[in-house]
Amino acid sequence: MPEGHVIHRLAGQYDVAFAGAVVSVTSPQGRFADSAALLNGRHLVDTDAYGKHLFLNFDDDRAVHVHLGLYGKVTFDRSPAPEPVGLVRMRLEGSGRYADLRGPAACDVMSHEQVAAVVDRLGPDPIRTDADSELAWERLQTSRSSIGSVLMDQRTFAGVGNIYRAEVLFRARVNPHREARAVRRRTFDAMWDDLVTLMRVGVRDGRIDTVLPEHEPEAMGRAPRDDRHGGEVYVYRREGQRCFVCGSKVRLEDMQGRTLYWCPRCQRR
DNA sequence: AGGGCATGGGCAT
DNA sequence: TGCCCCTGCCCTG
Repeated sequence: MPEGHVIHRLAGQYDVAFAGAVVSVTSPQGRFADSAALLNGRHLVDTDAYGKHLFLNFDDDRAVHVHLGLYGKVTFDRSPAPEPVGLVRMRLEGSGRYADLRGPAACDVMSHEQVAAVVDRLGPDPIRTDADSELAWERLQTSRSSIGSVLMDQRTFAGVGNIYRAEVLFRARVNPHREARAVRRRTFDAMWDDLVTLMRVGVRDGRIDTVLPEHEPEAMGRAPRDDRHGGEVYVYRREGQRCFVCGSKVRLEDMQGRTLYWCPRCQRR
């Protein structure tokens, strides 16, 4: 489930497990072998998360930059680490624990200057306390795209993915096709505040929950769902099912190559 | 066994 | 706007 909340959670887990420790770094799969050899036995100082990018900061101006993409996963467990199962790109081990990274879109070593360049390309991240939402608002003003597209643009909202995009639009009752620059300030503020709340809850719980108490399964006489992404949501992957609020059928469509879910009645133009 | 699909994004065109 | 990459799971046959 790699939207921003997962990355921030991982940063915390890597930090708890390894910060301040000397760690062994290996690449059982081999694709990160040269870099692993470079870092092996060094000190992991701390970690950072910005949008969907994770940084493991080692001493001597070296950081591991990880982007999970669609499939990347990390598992943590106590040492001793067993023989790697599947394709493990990077294994860290130290302080009685190990962490295996599988399937990332990116895993490479960077200088802090290179890290800064990556971060510079990102918009404000609602999970970070140093985020400046004004920068996202300014981007909306100069955009020619729909609000549905802009919410997925990492230069505008870092860390927002397809689930938070769909859910925050639904909760604000905003039609995904509305021009981004036509969104009112009050509506933008409400969506930003909602992202801050929802994504931080996501970091805390390790899942995405967006449904208000009055619409929860128990309140509605429905059975709780157990979907692949873990949480309870209004529209994401609920195409063809009834909207919890108005009873209309949730719609699915392709928006610039990504699947968009929305309620045509609650989110009228 | 094999195809399609997924919470993402970089690159060529 | 497509095409491609990362991997695993679920569906079909």
